[in-house]
Amino acid sequence: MPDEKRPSFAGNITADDVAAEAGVSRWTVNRAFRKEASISPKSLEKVRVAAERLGYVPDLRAASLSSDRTNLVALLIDDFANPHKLVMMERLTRILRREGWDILLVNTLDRDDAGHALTNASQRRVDAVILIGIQFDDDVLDAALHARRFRKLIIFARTSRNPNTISIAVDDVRAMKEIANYVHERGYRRPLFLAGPRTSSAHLLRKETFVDYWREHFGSEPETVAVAAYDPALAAAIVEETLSGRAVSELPDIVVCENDALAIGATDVIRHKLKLRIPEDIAITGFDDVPEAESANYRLTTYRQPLTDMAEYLVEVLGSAEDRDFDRLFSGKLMVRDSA
Amino acid sequence: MPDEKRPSFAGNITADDVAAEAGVSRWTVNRAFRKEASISPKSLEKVRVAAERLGYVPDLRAASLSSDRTNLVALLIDDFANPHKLVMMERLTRILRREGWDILLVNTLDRDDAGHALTNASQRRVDAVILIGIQFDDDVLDAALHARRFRKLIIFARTSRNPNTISIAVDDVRAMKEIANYVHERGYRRPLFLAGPRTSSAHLLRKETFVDYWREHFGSEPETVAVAAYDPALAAAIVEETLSGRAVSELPDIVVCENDALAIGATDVIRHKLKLRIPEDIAITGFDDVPEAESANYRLTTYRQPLTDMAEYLVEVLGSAEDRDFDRLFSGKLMVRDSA
DNA sequence: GCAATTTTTGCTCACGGGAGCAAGCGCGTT
DNA sequence: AACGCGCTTGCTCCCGTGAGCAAAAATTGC
Repeated sequence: MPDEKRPSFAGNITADDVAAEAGVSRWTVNRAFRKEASISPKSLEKVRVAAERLGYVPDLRAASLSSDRTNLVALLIDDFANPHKLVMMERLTRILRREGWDILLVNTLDRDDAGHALTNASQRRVDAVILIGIQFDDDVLDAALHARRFRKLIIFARTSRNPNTISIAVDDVRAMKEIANYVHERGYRRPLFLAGPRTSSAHLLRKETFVDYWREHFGSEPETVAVAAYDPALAAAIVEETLSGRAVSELPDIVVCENDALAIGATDVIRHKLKLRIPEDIAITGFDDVPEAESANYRLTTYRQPLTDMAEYLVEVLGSAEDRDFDRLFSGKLMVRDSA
Repeated sequence: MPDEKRPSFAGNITADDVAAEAGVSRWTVNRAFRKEASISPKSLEKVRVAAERLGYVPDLRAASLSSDRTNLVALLIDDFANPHKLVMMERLTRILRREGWDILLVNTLDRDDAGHALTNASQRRVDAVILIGIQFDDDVLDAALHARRFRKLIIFARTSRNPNTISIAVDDVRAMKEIANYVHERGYRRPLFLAGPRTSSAHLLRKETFVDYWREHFGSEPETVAVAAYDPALAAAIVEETLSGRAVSELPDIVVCENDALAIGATDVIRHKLKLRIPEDIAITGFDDVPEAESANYRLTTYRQPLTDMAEYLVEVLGSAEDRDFDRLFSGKLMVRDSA
């Protein structure tokens, strides 16, 4: 039993224990685990050996209590039906962790729940809150900001007009103009715009931009339909309901989708329910460039958000102590594939 | 300026401030936020009003420091290319949060990183660690258990032979026997088993079960191929490499996939590269029942894991103070659709 | 070799709340 | 009116670390 002298649950090993083992003071032990602290090489080594033997790691709760920094950010998410969420989470968690940030993940069930989620995060004293959901409207944001519980409230991959909020997003207007222009130049003339749910804050300007473009260039209003969530299954149901039974001449020649989740649902229904070909009968465009978009099945023409750049800017913002306007728009890239 | 008397960042409002405002002692304020504490209705009301005015919420870091419970669990994940991960995360986060657990999300980059991820979690003094990744082999688990830093180490949706670990998973043997039996009875005779990466711990017994079944019933070894990750794109590449150029008589009549991620990749490549029909030319089965499996595009015959039941059992385990064997296997349901 | 620095170390106090104890209070009983 | 009981309340001590200061030790210059 080589482990006999070790306690059965090492969670309660403290710096004092290590100090006794190493023959130094408790504060020297703490310093050994703080990189900016000054400590002699041989104390450091003694502490390391003792800590290793006892299985000690510093308690970040206590550290944050006195330093007033938790190195923890809350990530509030909803809209789990959208496959792009998985990509965003992967990118954010990877880059945040690389830079030393831990993540508190909160699944925000609905609009009412958002307030609770924010309270929850504030009880953990997170250094910042990142919203990548859709159910955060102005009421919720105002409530959070009114309570002044967060140093930084960051809206990721979505713009916000709220001045106390930091928005890191792709330039929707520019991106959608590029898509609209592509659609135009490829000769499509009867577009259907498939939009997602409308939220009062955290706007996407995609639909407005596309409609404006079309009106400006053709003097006509394109048809638009809204889906209640970014869910391929819901999108499929709405598209089927909208298009089935129409004469060929009444069908759109392209479905411009607010994002890939909708585009995937639209593709499936057009192929398998309406029995039409893509892009020959109806073309499709998306937005986000989720992994599925590149698959042999979808070959979706879409717009890639520079998620890595955005996430890296995010950690830069998190690390900054200044109090300036951090809002920033990024440009992505139109990925032309076979669907349009 | 109605807010003038409020500080600009309310994170530092403490129970003392509320106590002064409410005219009670600090401990009465704390009690007002602890449900099992005894406090008179009128003190409670005074405290609530004062707390509301100041924007106070208790600091869980401090609370956990003295109570020795964080109400925080770490969720270690990798394998983000697998769409099933999104479903699991949604289910776990929703149910854990409903029961009062917060979640520390850690993206485990690779095998070497798993150790760091565990250390990280232990520094936050999480009450438990949940692994839903694939890159946790016995070395990593042994290291974590050896350090004895966690009260509970739970492997979710995957079995483990490690006795110090709690495994909450679907009964792979039973499930795969059901699939194999279905494949058999539907008359398929030339199966190709598409397997995922082999890990030393956190085993799936799917491939072994299928191979055993086939050997037992037909005396022959079915063909098997392994993919390095549960990634549809990788699966597509491997299937294409394996099957392209084969004579029709040499093609499998069904591809039995270890999970839906692989099945999706296989479907795409069979349809769009090999130009074959599903299920007429080659049938397909999956495992997990991801949302895509139900779409008009895939109509995938697959096995649904009872994720909600599993997650609810998980919170039961988390809440239990006993020290017994919590391992449990669940049974799911074969979802017969059009792909096989 | 000695004084002047510089680095290292130990210490006090603080972070914000929980456990548990003892005093205070209200109230019914004798 | 005195007593006993139970609920509230305030208090001391403690959780495990960081900031910042003063003492101690190591290093430098001459």
